[in-house]
Amino acid sequence: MTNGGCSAILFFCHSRESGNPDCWRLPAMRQVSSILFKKDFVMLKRTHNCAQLRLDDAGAKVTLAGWVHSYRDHGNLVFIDLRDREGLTQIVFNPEMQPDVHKLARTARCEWVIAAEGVVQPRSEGMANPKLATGQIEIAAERLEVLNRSKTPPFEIDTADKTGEELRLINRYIDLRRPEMQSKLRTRHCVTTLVRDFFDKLGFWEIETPMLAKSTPEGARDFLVPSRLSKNCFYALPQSPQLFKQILMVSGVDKYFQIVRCFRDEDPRADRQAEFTQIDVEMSFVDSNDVIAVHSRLVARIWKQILDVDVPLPIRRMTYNDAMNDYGTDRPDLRFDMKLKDIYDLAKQSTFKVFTGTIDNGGIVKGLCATGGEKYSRSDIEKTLTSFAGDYGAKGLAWAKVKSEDGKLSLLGGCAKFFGEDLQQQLIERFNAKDGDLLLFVADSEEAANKALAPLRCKLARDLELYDPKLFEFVWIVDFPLFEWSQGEKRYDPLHHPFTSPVEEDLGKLETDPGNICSQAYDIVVNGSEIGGGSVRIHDPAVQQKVFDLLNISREQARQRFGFFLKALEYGAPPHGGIAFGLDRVVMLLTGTENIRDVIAFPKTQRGQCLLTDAPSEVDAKQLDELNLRMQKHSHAIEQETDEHK
RNA sequence: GGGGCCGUAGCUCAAUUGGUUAGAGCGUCGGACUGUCGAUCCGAAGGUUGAGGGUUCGAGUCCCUUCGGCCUCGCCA
Repeated sequence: MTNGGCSAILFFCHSRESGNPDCWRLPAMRQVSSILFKKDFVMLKRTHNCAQLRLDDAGAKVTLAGWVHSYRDHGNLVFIDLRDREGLTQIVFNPEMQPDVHKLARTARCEWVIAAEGVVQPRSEGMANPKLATGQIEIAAERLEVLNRSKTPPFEIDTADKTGEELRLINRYIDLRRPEMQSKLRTRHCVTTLVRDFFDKLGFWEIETPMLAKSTPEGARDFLVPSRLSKNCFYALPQSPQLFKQILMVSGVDKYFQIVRCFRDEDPRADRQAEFTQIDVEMSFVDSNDVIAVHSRLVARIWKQILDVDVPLPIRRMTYNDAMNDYGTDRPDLRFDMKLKDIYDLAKQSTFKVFTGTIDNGGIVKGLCATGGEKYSRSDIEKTLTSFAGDYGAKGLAWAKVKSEDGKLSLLGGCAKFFGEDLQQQLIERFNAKDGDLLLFVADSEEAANKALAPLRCKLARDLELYDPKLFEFVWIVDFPLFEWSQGEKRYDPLHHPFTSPVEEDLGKLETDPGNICSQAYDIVVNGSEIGGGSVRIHDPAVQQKVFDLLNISREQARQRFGFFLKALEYGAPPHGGIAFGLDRVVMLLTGTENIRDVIAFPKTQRGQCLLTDAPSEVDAKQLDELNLRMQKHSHAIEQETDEHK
């Protein structure tokens, strides 16, 4: 069938079925189409993309296909900027050359899909467009084919960066046409391709692990999938392939990787989706240095190839304790200094009851020196900054400004009056404070003080522009504790996960001093964002059993949940370790976006909905029946029902 | 589960202490135009102010409920 006939049929169906007035508004188009459809057009085959042609191509006959990005109709000349994923090329339609083609071009509208054949011609003096890679040339159209028309898009492609995200998600196919979004999709593709190549060259095998997996109630909430064949039983979607990849090591796979979807049914955030992708890796016969070395190279390769940024190797390391003491977090942003300082000893001597009272109750006083923080007014500090710290649990924020008087630094305002001359000088010295700085303190438990000061430090640095936002500062955080004591649950919790190995010299402490065991875990952090983490695993079933004991997982529970895994360890498990990177976060950093939805083609909202497809949705009673499931009445409905009974 | 911000034309926004017929730019549609590239010029259409209720002579504006989006605390081994 000729394309003309095909287009005509599509046109007809479209108009009839939609009933939308938009479809009936184009008498000119119909008239012209019917003329052209009489000609026996075959579909024009694309010869180049829309970013390819240059002055050197002048004189060539080419065919381009794509979307009408914009059109400029001068009555005589018509210009169409044709867009595909590679770029834009201007096509010019001249009525003196091909009257019919020109006439058809006048009917084209934004986002129509067209193919045009013509001759590449240089643009004459002063008419080149320096904003376009192809701006030196244009296509003088000789043939034009409308491959498909488009309704007026719900938002303009050019200004979509200002359009509400909700609308962009509903019409994701339009949104993804935008060059910004295509560039992010491309970057993501480049990263995954590079990762596969990197691991392949090193002898890693990519192996898929099940999506329908066993639920393990530890950690995040599982997404559950009811089983039809096993009534009343459920699969869980994997939170990570952790145990499978370890079992692959027992299987002798030696080096495994996978770019794998993971699921955690927790509330999303700007940098978190319930469904996300990991670069998952496991290696046999390695120690933590081996894993760190390989993945330092991977990270350096990615940053070099995608951004042309050199990551100097080796990437520096920092112990967990140093990170917590100096930055209040295990994922410090090292683009700026501004370390936190404990001022317990000085605060104790002050006359400030908030400080001395906290210390008497076993707390600490910790603070930081905001370089150039004098630009914050008293009200900024006591309202904005204090409420910011309050969001992270701080009960208050004490402050003092650093001022130079007669060449001598002293503290002014806020809590300065509670510190004598000598104490003030010691404070200034401890923070190495300068004229115009602002000291901020939190008095609380060490944990609470860190929790508030760490985000405050980042906010201040951002506000005060203390770093180059284009910079990347990588760091490996090492020497994590194996456990942390959970006050609420009155038991030890694994800081990483329960399969992380202690350092060998601390094995004895499993019996005597579990709180002070150092693990063989490592996290890689960039600019305050944790992009990956892993550990050397326990490969001795006896040690693994001991860890379960300490985590208050009974033998019976351990057998039920992890029995298959403990059994595997008994059949010759090699020493092994691995890591997982958050692909989404890596791509966020590479593309400079703060929004994880921007690096996922079809993301979900904060309520876990896909606005494009409207998932999740209700299902048929029959489907539930087959799964042996019944809906519970919503509390809402129950209340209403009771009301009606009254 | 808690806190905050937001919802007005297809899009982005405006609308004085609650006061006439809810405006503008872009887009759309029609017309004009020989080189534009955010084309230009002329004209037109386009609104259940997210939804529901209340207060009031009068509600986009105030109150309550609800729906949706974003940010965030908790949560995320």
